[in-house]
Amino acid sequence: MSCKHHHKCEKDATKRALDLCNKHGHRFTESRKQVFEALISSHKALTAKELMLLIDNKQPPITYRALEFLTEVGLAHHISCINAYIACSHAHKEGHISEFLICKDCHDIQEIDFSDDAILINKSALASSFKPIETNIEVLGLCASCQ
Amino acid sequence: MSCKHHHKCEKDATKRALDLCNKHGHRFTESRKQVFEALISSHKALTAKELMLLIDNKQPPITYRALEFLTEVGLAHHISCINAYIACSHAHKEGHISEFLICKDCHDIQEIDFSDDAILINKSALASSFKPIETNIEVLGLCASCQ
DNA sequence: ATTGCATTTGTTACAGATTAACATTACGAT
DNA sequence: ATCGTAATGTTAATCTGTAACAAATGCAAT
Repeated sequence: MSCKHHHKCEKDATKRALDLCNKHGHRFTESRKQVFEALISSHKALTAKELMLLIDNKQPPITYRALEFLTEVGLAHHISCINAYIACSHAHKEGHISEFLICKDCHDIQEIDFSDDAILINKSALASSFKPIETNIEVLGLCASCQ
Repeated sequence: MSCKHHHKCEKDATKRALDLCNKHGHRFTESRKQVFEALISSHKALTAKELMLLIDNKQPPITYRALEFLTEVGLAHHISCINAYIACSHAHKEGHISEFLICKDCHDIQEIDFSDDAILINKSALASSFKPIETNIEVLGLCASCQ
């Protein structure tokens, strides 16, 4: 089920990343690639600090800039309840909403498509003329192996 | 609809806070009271820094400890996508899930009960034997008056 | 090729957010 | 009264994130 340790999916993801960047008219530069691949191959959420150690980067702006970029083009997600980042290896349609199951111990993440049920999330918003920009569903808990 | 600027609801909330603390065997001490009342009367989400200014507190641990406490006993919620806190003025049943509509400009918050739809949030979790501890649904956007 | 422009990076230093650690005090139950 | 726990006071450290600006890179149009 999971694609852990499958090098193939990492390679596909990198290919996809390249395409996405081109589409946005931006470059998939070395530092961005490093951060993205660190995220992809870790198969879990990493904090900025963990990333800096992994790519041996002592200058915070490099990592933070890469993360900002990856998040903007949709190659990574920010998991705010643990302040960490996770690679996104699949395309999202417009109006897509994800649900994240986040293991608070090992930071393993499952990303689940919630789009079909999004109407429930937004019904109250619409009723009060609130205009949603970004929806985050984060479920913090324990994964099967950490229980 | 809203209870903005209604002193009554603040007083009720404080009363409720006292009861809740007693139930947990803890005290509703001065610093906790200060932080809680600052949150209640602001009617929006406040960052730790904003709170420190409001209660004129130059020593971070005091505010952070109060916030941790209030969050634990259910008197406040942490809104992680803007890293701010909001008072919770109503009781939550076991297994309760809230949805927060968060104005990214004024930090006004609407808390909406999502419990009835919670089954949708958890169905995927159950399927993968993930054990949820805390569920956050945060919808960042613009409130009616900030649009 | 060379110029010109936007993007990206390198680097330093700073600012903001949160917690560790430990001494001290206050409270409540016996 | 005293004992144990809960809560506070205080200092300082650590963690997190960003401002600012100079340098370099890549791309496009001439």
